[in-house]
Amino acid sequence: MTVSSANPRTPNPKPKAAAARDQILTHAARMMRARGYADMSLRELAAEVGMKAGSLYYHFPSKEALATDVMRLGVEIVSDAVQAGLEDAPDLPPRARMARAMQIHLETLLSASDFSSAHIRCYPFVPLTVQSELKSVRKKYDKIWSALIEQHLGPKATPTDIRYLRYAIIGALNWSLEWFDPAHDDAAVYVTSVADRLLRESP
Amino acid sequence: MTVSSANPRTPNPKPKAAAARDQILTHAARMMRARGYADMSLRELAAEVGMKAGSLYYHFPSKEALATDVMRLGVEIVSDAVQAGLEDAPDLPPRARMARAMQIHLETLLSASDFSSAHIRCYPFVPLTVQSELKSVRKKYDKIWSALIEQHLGPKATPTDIRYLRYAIIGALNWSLEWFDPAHDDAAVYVTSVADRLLRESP
DNA sequence: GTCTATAATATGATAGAC
DNA sequence: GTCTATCATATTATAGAC
Repeated sequence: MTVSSANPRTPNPKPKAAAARDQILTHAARMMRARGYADMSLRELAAEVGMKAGSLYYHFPSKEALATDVMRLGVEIVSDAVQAGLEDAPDLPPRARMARAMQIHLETLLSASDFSSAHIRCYPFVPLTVQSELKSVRKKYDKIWSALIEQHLGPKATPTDIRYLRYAIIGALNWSLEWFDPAHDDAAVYVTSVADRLLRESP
Repeated sequence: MTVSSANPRTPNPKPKAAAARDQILTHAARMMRARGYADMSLRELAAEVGMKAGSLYYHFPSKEALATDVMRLGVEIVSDAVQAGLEDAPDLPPRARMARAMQIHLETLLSASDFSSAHIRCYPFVPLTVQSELKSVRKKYDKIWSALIEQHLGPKATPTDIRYLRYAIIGALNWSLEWFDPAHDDAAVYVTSVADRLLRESP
């Protein structure tokens, strides 16, 4: 699956443009993740995909627009994977649904890692216009989790209970980007250990 | 307390230089936190503290050295606070020591926030030379937590158990930088809710 | 679709006056 | 300690040829 086929905002693009666009997005994600938004150089990015800097502007109107698309994909890929994973197993009890969502979130994060990392790491530093454009996808993904947690905690849970558990889970999972090493770590083991602790019933 | 008085590497500095140095560090921390390392402009930074760009080089040999000092303070302030807090209460049982450490970590993070945020947010993007210089302070702080967790989990815990619980705790706490709003959130409430879940005995 | 050439501007760092 | 002036170099973005 190409990255632009995952983006419904680009219907029926000409094949060659689509392929070049994908290449740009892929390399941009890698570069943003590694060096940050400000230090992503369009000259270097163009060189990596075999073109000159000016040619990028045929595919994206600005650096901000390119970054927006990279970061939007970073959320959408994870969000869509989690949603699909939950729909594939509709009869699980709430706690198992949460564990499954955590598993998919972490695995998608660590495999589609450049896009998601770029989002998570760069969001605080990206121009306000970019942050604004990302607000709706971010909110959509938050709502998936809030709904899951509400089911899990039951009717006596306050909105703050729900928010705080969501932050703890997402924080514990996203922080893996700073330490996870595929050679030594196992995503399933980590997720199990976190889920065992964070999802147990209150005392 | 001035930031440079907290830095034992600068003994007996001339008062005027020390004051200017502190101002530079404080504003640099604010700017790095908000805009990232690459986008921190030395010209703007100098203007904020009322000098010209060239004058900064009397106090710091390079942008990298300045960033290193900001980020080092970011860890040291938290690390020293946690260590002191544990030494002040030597007789607490392991679980209470952990909860206390979490509390101090979060509160220090959220109050000395610019230095710590600059560290947490910018570390992935900072030049390798800067990352190298920070490795020892980071390791020192990690060891405090590993020791605490080893006591808490008991002798049957593997090194992986210890590492993963450390990552989950630090991740859940550090992520607060991205959502905590002093007007609506209470650090003590969040820390209690996280500690209640993450520190319970295994089933 | 991609190129060349360039505009307009910002950057970190240094040298030397004061 | 701070300033001025400057070097060398990077940046995003645009216009127009092909």
